[in-house]
Amino acid sequence: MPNTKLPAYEQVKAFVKSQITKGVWRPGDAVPSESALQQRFGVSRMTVNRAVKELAVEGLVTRVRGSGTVVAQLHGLSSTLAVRDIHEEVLERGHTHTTRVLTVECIHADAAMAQILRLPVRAKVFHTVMLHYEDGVPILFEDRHVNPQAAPHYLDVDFNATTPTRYLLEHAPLTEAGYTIVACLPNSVEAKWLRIKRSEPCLLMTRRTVSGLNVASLARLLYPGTRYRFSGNFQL
Amino acid sequence: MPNTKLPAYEQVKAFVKSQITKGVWRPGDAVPSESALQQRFGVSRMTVNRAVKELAVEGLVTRVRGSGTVVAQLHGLSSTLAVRDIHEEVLERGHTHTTRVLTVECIHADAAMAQILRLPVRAKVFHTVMLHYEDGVPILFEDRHVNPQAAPHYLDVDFNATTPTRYLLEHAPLTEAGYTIVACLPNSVEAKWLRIKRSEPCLLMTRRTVSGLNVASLARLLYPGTRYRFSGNFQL
DNA sequence: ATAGTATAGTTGTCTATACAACTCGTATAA
DNA sequence: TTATACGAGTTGTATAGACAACTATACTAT
Repeated sequence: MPNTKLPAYEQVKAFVKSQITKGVWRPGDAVPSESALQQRFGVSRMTVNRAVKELAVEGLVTRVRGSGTVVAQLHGLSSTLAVRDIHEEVLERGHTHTTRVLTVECIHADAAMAQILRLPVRAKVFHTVMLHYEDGVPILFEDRHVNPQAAPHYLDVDFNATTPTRYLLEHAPLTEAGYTIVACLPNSVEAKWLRIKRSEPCLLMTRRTVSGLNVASLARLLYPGTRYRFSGNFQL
Repeated sequence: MPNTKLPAYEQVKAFVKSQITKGVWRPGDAVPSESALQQRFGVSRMTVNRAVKELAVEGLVTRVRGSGTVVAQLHGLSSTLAVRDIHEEVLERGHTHTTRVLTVECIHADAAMAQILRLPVRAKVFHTVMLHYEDGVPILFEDRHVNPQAAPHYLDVDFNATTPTRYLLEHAPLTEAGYTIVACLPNSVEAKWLRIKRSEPCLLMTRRTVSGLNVASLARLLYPGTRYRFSGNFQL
């Protein structure tokens, strides 16, 4: 029991939300104005304003100054896809997480990599390749390029003690990130390390992180299709 | 230029945010109390409260009543993956969207489907299979089961005029949804309709939508890996 | 030393009021 | 008919004040 005594603004939110989810107010319908709700619940306008404003943030209603509030068109719904440190993720499943570092080096950027990291061509770039295991089974082939300006001591890190994702999150304050997910087949090297056939489809997530003015890193994360899935859900 | 005159609460937000993204205040550090920020900016406490509260909603800070506000641990970051009607999506790219309906039928649910849709075994279930084309090229094989209780007239819909996703969003108020994304290979039927080889990897999104007390539909959406990708980004 | 008690500081909620900014329909003037 | 002006209604922002709920610390009595 939630204390049986919700704050006033939560009661207003719950009322509006129920009218929408029950289908009484349909997309495009007008929601009562703040002054109407104020009288109905006997609370101040600021309280009603808070309630409806939060519903707008959640995407349930659309507000237009001067015009009014309407139930939002649910033409799309967005769900959250968590982008997390694989170490914590595996531990949460109650399994053990181990890694195997394949490559730690400093290379010169080719044209494509230089452009992505916003560096001059042939600039120095850190490069690591490693495998992640869940209970001894390989689940992720990680190929990562890191901008030295964003994490100068990246190559000194002991990747048996911490993951690249975690180290970068802690040492390069994150300001922006983007990713794409595609389906593909592994090349022979990747297939060998992941212990799968070359014909087994994989999920490839390419993730780019930005820290301040620097593009901090570009990660290529390859997951065997049979051992990994992305999932998410949406409520309300 | 954003009018050069931001609201007061936005200025407070911008200040706190910049201290965090610049790394001046690091995760775990205390953020000045509301009264301190109030004096620094010469605004009322409610205004500061709004600013910091919104930052808490955005996940940048953590607030504890009685104790104070600290910079949040950015142990993970979540991005939004848009789940949208494919018709609008294709149009937004400036392309044409067409469909081809392969199957429209009413069947009896087997044990697995009955459990997913929370119906008795052998209950009637609507079943549609269709292809979506972008500029004439097949990009999506859609296999969908619909709960008749949630959308009794689903079989009467003209799917050349509207998509199943749109129809269901409009006729079964959405309260919950979940999805998973995996990589897989198409079977022979799917490969034929999508005009791809059986060895070409695909993205398979399985989406389940809930409307009120009913599980409204279970969709199996198969995208050719070379013609489709999921992407998203995160800022701040 | 330990347990309980006061106290200062912090965030959460709520009120009553005010003005600004905007929309939209209606009335008025050209 | 067309354009302009006005006004009622709505949301956005901001203030000053108040009390409640909670935390952490210092102090006190046992």
